Amino acid sequence: MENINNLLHIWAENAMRQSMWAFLRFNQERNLTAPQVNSLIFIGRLGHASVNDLAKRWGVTKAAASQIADKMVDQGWIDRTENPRDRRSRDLTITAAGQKLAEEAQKFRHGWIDEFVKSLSPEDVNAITPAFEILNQKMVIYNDNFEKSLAKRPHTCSD
Amino acid sequence: MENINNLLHIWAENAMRQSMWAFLRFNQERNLTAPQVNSLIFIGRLGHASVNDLAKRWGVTKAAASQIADKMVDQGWIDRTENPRDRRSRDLTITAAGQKLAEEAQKFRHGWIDEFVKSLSPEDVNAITPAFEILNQKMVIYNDNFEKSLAKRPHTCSD
DNA sequence: GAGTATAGTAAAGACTTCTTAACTATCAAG
DNA sequence: CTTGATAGTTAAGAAGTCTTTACTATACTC
Repeated sequence: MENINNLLHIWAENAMRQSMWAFLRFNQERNLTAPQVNSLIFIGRLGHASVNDLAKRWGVTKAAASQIADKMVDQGWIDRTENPRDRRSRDLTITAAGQKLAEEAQKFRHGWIDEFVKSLSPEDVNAITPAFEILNQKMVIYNDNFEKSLAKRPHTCSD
Repeated sequence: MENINNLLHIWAENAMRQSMWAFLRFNQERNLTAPQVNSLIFIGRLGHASVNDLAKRWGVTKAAASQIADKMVDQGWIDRTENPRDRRSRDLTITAAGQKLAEEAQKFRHGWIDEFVKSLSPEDVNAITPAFEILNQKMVIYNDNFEKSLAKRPHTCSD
């Protein structure tokens, strides 16, 4: 029985190859860029975010984040409104069109899964399903902690 | 028992979020770009590739692929030699430095896995390990077929 | 209220990547 | 050997992202 770390690394490497390829292809076909799509999915997941949140998430300056937000507003994927609680801040929220695009992007990114599952036998599926029920449960927790630690972390950029 | 497709989509979404973040961070820290690192890993995996292979893989023109290769040669990650079997073609091979960088990139990309595994109980690990032994076996086959189909596929770019 | 920190924007410029178009060199087939 | 296809390069220019610098507006704190 092989080490679970190794197994997961191998799995992740192969899965990433598939998802990354699909991600690039999707962006290419729709004339999108990685920062735009990543930010859109980020905002969609959180519901709303500030320019500063974007900057922290991607490790860029606020100026860069502001410019990305510009593009996304121009294209109608997000709304930028004043935050009534702190009028220096902007509230970035996803539009219906943006939500649709984000969902399409994610579906496309992992479309290979549906193809891959076809190559599994019913016995394989039975053996694998419980494992992912456990994994996903733990993963959701892990991811939440990750997001929280990112949000708290001091901003390394000069601005 | 939930549908395996759903479970895998959820897993992939969360895993991708982690790996993508690490990927971007790694590139940022080393002053690398996504096309460069992706191409490097691609060449490292195949052992060698032509400019045309790169172009087909990323869906760009040969001119673009040639320019990416330029950068990588400049930085010492790949060698570009004439292919003796077809002297129009160039053989792109990874250097020792390039190999090292590619391995570091991949390790960094999936570094979250080692942290995540710590959050699993020994019982979890026992339940999960056999599933990934099956999955990886199938995944390697799936991936090989994917690469082959990409290599064969007619080039959609004008050049 | 004055001084300081924070949120965001704007402008200028560097850098990558991509495309198109024009070109060279080589191969393959009649 | 000529004709046409293929592999790759070069140059020019467009677009996106990023940084730095300078700025405005708002909030916090003493």
